[in-house]
Amino acid sequence: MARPRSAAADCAILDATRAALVELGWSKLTMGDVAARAGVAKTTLYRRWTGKSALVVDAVAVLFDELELPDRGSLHADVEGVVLSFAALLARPETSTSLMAVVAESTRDAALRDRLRCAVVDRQKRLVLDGRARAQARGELPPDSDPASAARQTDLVFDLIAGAVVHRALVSGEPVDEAWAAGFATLLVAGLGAAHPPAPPPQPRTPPEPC
Amino acid sequence: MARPRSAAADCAILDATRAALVELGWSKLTMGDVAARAGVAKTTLYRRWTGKSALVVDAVAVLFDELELPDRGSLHADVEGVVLSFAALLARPETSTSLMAVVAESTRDAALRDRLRCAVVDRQKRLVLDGRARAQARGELPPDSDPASAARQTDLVFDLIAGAVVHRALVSGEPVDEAWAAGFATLLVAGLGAAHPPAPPPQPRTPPEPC
DNA sequence: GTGTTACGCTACGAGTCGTAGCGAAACGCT
DNA sequence: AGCGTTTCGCTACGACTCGTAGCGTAACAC
Repeated sequence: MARPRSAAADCAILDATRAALVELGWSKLTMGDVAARAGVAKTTLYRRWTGKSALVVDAVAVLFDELELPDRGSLHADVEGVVLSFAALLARPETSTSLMAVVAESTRDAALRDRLRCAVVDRQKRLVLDGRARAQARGELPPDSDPASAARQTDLVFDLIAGAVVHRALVSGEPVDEAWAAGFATLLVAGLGAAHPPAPPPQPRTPPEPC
Repeated sequence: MARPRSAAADCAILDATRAALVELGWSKLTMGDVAARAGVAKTTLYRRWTGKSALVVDAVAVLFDELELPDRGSLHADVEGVVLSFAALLARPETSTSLMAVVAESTRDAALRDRLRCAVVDRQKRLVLDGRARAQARGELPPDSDPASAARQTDLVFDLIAGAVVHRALVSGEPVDEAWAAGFATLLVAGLGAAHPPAPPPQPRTPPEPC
């Protein structure tokens, strides 16, 4: 019933944030700088976001939506594909720097952690769900025995893939190339194939823990 | 041939850094605060470290040395053990926050990246090397075919374990408990057992790439 | 048109940064 | 003991960023 917030300004601010991240990195990025690049007042930024972390989460979240999982004909090939495209995404300076910095901040800020999870993490689990369903349709993986264990394994595979790629690229600092992706996929596919058929033997207690 | 730097001051500074990290976290940690806690002048800090990141790397590096790999009788149990002790280390507020923040900074600072690698990353590969040698002695894993592929697989396993645990704990934000560790170990051991015996089939090109 | 709201602008106190300059104290060496 | 060298504590400094407040103006819905 009055003037609405400018969607164009939102877009300009997020673009400016990404551009500033590429040039300056996380630590030298300032709110005033982003405001100047976007052609808005600094106060406008603080009217919409609580601080640098929240702004960067929104600016970077959309980049993760470009990840896709084309059907490459086998589970092994699908894993290779997602590893390489995730690595390509992490190779861009604005994603790697800001993702790690936001994760660091989120260890002390519950609101930021929730925002990060629903804007980035949970949305990418679809890739694992897709790949898993596809492999089951091909007969490469057995169908779900029960929903709880299916969810558990989906989470496990997600943390495995994303964690390993991030660690290789950003912590170990070595390239995620085709050779590495092939070795990783071989290991993962073999593990899934061998570990699944019998119900996982040594898992004594597992509270349902629905999300 | 003159006054040496006080080792006691070094120790007091690093202790103060860890204490400040616990209380304040990474973003609110200031050099002046650390200096005050340690009972030293701020200039002394800048005489020994270039900035906050370098200081925190040194302060946190020693915490990772507490990781050990007692022989639990099987590869599966050894993996479970290292996963849980690494998770316990990451549960401490000073490690999780600062590790991620330093990794974020290191994506833009080559000197910091080197420092991080040799102070933290490379020193922990010993755990994988130990566990691997032990499993080979037990006959759970085949002996090394050639040194290059052995090194490649060591790196892969290292990134897999460390990456998955970090991702689960800090990004997904879910607990690394015994059930998860058991599921992870089952998958990893199965993958290693199945993928290894025949030379990895779909690895077309693999430049030697010695480190 | 009119009312409501977002926006741009300026200014502000508080806090941090990293450095410079100084005198004093601590240590190795002879 | 005496000397030379280096570290250390202290103070002060300009530059910068932060996050907020206040105000007048412009844009939009009704």
